[in-house]
Amino acid sequence: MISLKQLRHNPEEYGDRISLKGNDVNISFVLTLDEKVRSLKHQINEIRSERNRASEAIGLAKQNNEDASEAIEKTRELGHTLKSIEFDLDDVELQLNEILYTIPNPPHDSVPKGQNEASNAVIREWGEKPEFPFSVKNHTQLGETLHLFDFQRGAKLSGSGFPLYTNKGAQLERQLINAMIMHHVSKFDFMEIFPPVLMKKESMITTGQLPKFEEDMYHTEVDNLYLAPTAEVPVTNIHRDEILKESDLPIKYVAYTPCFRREAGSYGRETRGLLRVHQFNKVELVKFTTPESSYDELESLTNQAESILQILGLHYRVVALCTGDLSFAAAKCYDLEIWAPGEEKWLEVSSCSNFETFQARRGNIRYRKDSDKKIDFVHTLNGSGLATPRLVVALIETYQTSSGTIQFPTSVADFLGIEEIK
RNA sequence: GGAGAGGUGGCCGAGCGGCUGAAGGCGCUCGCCUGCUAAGCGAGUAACAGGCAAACCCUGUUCGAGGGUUCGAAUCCCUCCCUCUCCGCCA
Repeated sequence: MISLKQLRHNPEEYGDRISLKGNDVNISFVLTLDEKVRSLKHQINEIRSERNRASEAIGLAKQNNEDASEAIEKTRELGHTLKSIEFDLDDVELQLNEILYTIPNPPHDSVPKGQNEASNAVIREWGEKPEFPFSVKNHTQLGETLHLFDFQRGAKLSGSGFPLYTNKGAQLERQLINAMIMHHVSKFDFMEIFPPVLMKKESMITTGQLPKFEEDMYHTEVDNLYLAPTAEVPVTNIHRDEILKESDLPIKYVAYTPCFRREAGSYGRETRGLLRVHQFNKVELVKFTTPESSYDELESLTNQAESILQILGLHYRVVALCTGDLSFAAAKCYDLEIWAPGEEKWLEVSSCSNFETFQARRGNIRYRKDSDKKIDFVHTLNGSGLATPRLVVALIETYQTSSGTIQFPTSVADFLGIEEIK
């Protein structure tokens, strides 16, 4: 949610910044509604004030056994007027909120400008593309001969896009999740969280999935709950409607959850094997910070996610998303992409974003400053650390051998607790 | 799923139609006092919206949520949500 107050005072600037995301927002209509809301509220305020004074007088008169019927009648009429204005206000406020919840977070100044992913900027690259003296297999071929996944049976259980991990594939998945969590807890002092994944509507609104992206979410009809598409949803909502202490910031959480995405409208794109699935596993990092420190925290968050890739020895690059490629709620975002030699593609395994106050406003997540005791919205950030499916793709493709087995170097084997898969 | 009890400030807890944004206590902040600490004494201690992108101040709203009754609701009525206890079921 953007700040109405700021919008009111810088409408042109705000409109320009929002349009960088490729969204057209009718700012003047929003301001008209805002003006209406404030004028109606003002009227209501005045009438209530009058009614309160009158009611007080009635109370006093009754105590003194005086006749107050005339005042009662007058006050009753005030009540009727009030009801009708309140009715109008509800209507206008609803309209205003409906629009406000669909306005994206404007990008930060440092974000490269552009309309689509072609304008994204590669910030840095780590490692090199591995060379193979034999013809490489891709992850589905490796998975088939080594019995790591069973996509046919996964589809039998749940439909396409629901991978069934088997044998060493299942073990690799589990070890990866555990190793990554332990890394973030012990090396970076993040607190481990194991949250529920069925979410109330309010929780989905906080982080920005609703109301705009309803069709991308799995929803349970009877209980009206949504399956979280990322641990960002439960973990960010931990502090919904709370006032945090500045001295407790930054708050740093790491959580593993399965993630559920309908991926509506993306059929046919990268759907092979593990590249794009409806259910996957992800270890997520979430931070609550002050506004002053959030961009430093974004850099360290990104570095922290990268540290896993360095341990795993995977060739990767850090990409700053351009304004047009940024997600709805983000003000700035770095994607981590790893090289998959069998697929011969860069695969996104992490998005590290600063949402500034956008989610905090929606979820009413605030902090009290040490200096002047004033209350303000926190900045929220999150980043994958990391999502497993594409990570597994790059891992097995990178460490495949000419005989079709997988051999991890010692450092990687130490981290995973698995030396080879054959 | 069935029966009962309950949801009031940061926390505990009183109030059950008007003088209650809310007694009392705990905690916290500031001051006084005091060899030090503790104790004691005094004062202060919600959020949000608008007036008004500021301070003081003023007005309004908020006692789980939403509706209703009433001139007036924390208090009465209805619906829903949540917590606890017991029973049933169950990994």
